[in-house]
Amino acid sequence: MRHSTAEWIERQIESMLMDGRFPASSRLPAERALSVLLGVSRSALREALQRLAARGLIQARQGSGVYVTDTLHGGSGSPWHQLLSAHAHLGHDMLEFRQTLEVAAAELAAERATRADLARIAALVKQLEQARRNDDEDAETALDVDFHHAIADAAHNAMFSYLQANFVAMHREHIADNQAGLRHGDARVADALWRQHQAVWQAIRDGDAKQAGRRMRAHILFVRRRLSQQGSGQPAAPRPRPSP
Amino acid sequence: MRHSTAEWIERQIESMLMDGRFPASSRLPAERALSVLLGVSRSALREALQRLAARGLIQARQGSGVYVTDTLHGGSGSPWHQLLSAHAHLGHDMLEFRQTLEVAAAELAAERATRADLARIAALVKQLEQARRNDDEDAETALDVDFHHAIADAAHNAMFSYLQANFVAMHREHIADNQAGLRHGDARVADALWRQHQAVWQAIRDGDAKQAGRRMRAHILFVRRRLSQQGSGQPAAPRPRPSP
DNA sequence: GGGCAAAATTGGTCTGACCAATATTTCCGG
DNA sequence: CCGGAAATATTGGTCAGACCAATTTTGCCC
Repeated sequence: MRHSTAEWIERQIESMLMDGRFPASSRLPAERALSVLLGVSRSALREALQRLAARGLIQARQGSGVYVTDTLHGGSGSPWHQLLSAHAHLGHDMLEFRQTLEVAAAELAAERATRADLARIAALVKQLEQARRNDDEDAETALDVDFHHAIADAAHNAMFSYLQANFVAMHREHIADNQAGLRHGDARVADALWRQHQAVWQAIRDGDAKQAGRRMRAHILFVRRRLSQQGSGQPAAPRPRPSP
Repeated sequence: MRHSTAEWIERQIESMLMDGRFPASSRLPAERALSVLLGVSRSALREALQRLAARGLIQARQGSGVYVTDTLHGGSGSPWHQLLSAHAHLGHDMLEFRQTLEVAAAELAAERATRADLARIAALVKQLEQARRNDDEDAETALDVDFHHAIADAAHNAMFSYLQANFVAMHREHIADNQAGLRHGDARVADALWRQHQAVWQAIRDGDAKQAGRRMRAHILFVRRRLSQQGSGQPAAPRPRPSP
């Protein structure tokens, strides 16, 4: 089956987007110029641009030009990127949602972890301890991610694993982009985080779901407070409650 | 920001696709006819069709016509549908995830509901009561959705509202597609659901977060068991737990 | 240097002509 | 009457040009 001219143009432009000539937010040449450059009619070019726009790769502004979105370069083709970018200004709400996720995962992990799960988490805790001893902040951060990931997997619920791998990990990156690391060279903070991880681990190992949930909640609250102190975004919005 | 004509047309056609007039594999009216029908130029119509084609909803064949793919009716037109279909075989895990969401939302709603939130939920509960009295199953189902939605909004967390509106609602539709309604003409089930809704509402009204969470958990568990009895999918997977 | 109006540039829509591919109808022969 | 081929009609695909709406740039004046 032969592809149409519009599809061919789509691919040409896509190549242009991918080879670095047009980074996110940059402006493509004008339609009239582009149609001459590619040797096609402006109509066919417009049709191709509509295709690219429908896929979120570009955005046209009348009187101004056609701009490259951050979709291709930022990978926001996935629903989680879209969700994240749509709510990036709601730092507190997202942290609260993450708390719900991670607390539930810890409770379920305490109930359901297999021997293999427990061995995996134990190994990570051991490595976290070693990294703490070495005051190796980068390793701690990476192992921190792995630790939470292992817990989500130990919950034996595909949704939690999926959300941890996609949403939570992405949100952590998003936060990291906007500030120094959580530990920020502060050994007291790093020590506190380590103790919290250990406490969560012990509750999971002991199969105590309530305790695991409580300790994970305390851990995430600590992180949330820590992030607030660092000015991670707007302060927590006042939470409404009427007098009964 | 005003939407372009092409985008407007896209939406019109999308509506046509969704309201059942054009099932998968059927042929849309010819471009010339459609442009007259919608009162637009053929160029603008073509641009809209290119958008729909780029999203996989339609496919044009020169000399033949424009055909509806199975993408929309298979539901994979939106990222959420993609996520849902990617996990549709994990019915139990998704229900468990939903439980986590809805329990957390109920707790937060109990803490945070404004007077307006409470009035909204109260009105819905009143309508639910009326629907129960009339044994109007369709109304009950619709109000059930609204009730849960109102609770998520009363949590005053944009993430919970968003997930309720997008993910949970879609999941309910997905389940509904595959089986008769939850109530299934069974007044005892409908009565039980009504009582559970009322219990959740009373805890929220009283500002009792723990009770709200507990009652919501009981409600969702009831629903999950009900769905399992109806053969909603694979039975709950055995959940691992090693001996310590 | 700042402000305002005019001109230029940009995307958006329309019209009509024509081309390429397919579907349908018509015609002819057995 | 049936089947096959040719002719015609219908369909999507592309082009060119005109004009409109929105934004940006330029030029002029104070």
